[in-house]
Amino acid sequence: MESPTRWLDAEQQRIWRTYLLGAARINEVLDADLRTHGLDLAEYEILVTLSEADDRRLRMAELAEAVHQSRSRLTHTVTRMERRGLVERQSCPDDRRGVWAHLTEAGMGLLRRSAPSHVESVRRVFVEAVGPEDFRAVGRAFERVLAAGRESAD
Amino acid sequence: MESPTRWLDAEQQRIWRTYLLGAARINEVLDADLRTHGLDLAEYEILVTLSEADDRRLRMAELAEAVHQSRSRLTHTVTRMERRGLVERQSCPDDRRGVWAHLTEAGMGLLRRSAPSHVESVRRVFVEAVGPEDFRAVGRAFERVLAAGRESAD
DNA sequence: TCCAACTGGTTGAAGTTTCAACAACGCGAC
DNA sequence: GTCGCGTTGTTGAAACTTCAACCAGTTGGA
Repeated sequence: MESPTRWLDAEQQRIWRTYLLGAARINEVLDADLRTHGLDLAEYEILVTLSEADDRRLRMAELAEAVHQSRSRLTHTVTRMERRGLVERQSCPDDRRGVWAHLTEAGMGLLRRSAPSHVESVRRVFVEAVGPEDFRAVGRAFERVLAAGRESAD
Repeated sequence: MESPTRWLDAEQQRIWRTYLLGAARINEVLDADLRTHGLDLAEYEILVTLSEADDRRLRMAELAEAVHQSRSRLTHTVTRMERRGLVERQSCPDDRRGVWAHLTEAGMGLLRRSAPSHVESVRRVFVEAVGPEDFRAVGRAFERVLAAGRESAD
C-alpha cells in the first residue's frame, strides 16, 4: 500500500538545510535588535498590524489570523502588552462577544522608535545580503508555498 | 548623527512579508506532521544530527550549535528525550566536563519511522511547491545570509 | 419561540524556553 | 603547583506558549 520514500537528493538536502539555518539566523538577528526596545518579533508584528488597521484597532480573531498566533496566545500576549500600555481592549458594540485590540499612542510611539533599526536589520541580514535577483526569486518561491497551501485547503 | 531611515520599497516589503508568512506555513505543516509521531521540529533535528554523527553521539555543545539551540534549552530537551528513551547521556572520559548525547536504538527507530512522512512533507510544501529554478535561488539566497553572518562575526 | 450548534474570547494548568547564577573542570602564566 | 580565566553543562525560577475546558453571545432551523 505504501510507496517507497522519495528521499531528497544531495542538492535538495543541502538547500533545505541551508534554508533552515538561514531562517534561524534571520530570526536571531531580528530578535536581538527588537529586544533592545523590549519587544520580540511577535509583538512587533502585532504593533505593525494594528498600526495599519482602520482606527488602529482589530478584532482579536482577525489580529490572531493576521499575525499567525493562536487565539489563546494572542489573549495572553495582548494582556501583557496592555499591562505595558501598548494596546488596550475595547468591547465592540455590535457583537457583544467581540473585543477590539486598539493600539495606544504609547504603542504607536514605541513602534515608531523601533521601526528604523528593525528595517535596517531586515535590509542588512536579508535584502542586501541576498541581492535583488535572488531576492525576487525568494518572493516567488514563498508565494508558491502559500498558494499551494491555499489550494490544498479548498 | 543619525541618517534617515531607508525604508523598504513596496516590492521589498511585499517579498519580506511573503517570506515571513511562507516560512510560518512551512513550520506549521512540518510540525503538524511530526506531531503525529510525538516529535517537534527541534527534537527531530536532534535525532537527525545525532544519527549522522560518529558513533551516533555528540558533545552537548556541538549538538546545541548544530541544531541552533541554546545550551540550556538543549539540556532540558535532552532530559525529556532521555526520559522517553530516545537518547542517553554518557560522560566522556577525556574531558570530564563533557557529556555525550547518544542516540539510542529506540531513538534511531523513531527517526526511521518518522523520516518518510517528514521528507514527504518537505517535498510537498516546499521543494515541489517552488520548482527547481527558484528552489536553487532560495539555496543561494540563504547561503548568502549565512555568509554575511560569518563575515560580520570575524 | 426555543433549542442546538457554532463563534469569539478567556482561563488556568501543564509544558517549554529563557535567563541568570552556578559548580566542575581545563588551560596557560607565573 | 596554583592562581585566574575561559569553557562545559546544569539548575531553578520566571516568562512564555499550548492545551483543554469553559462562558457568553450569535445564528439558523424546527
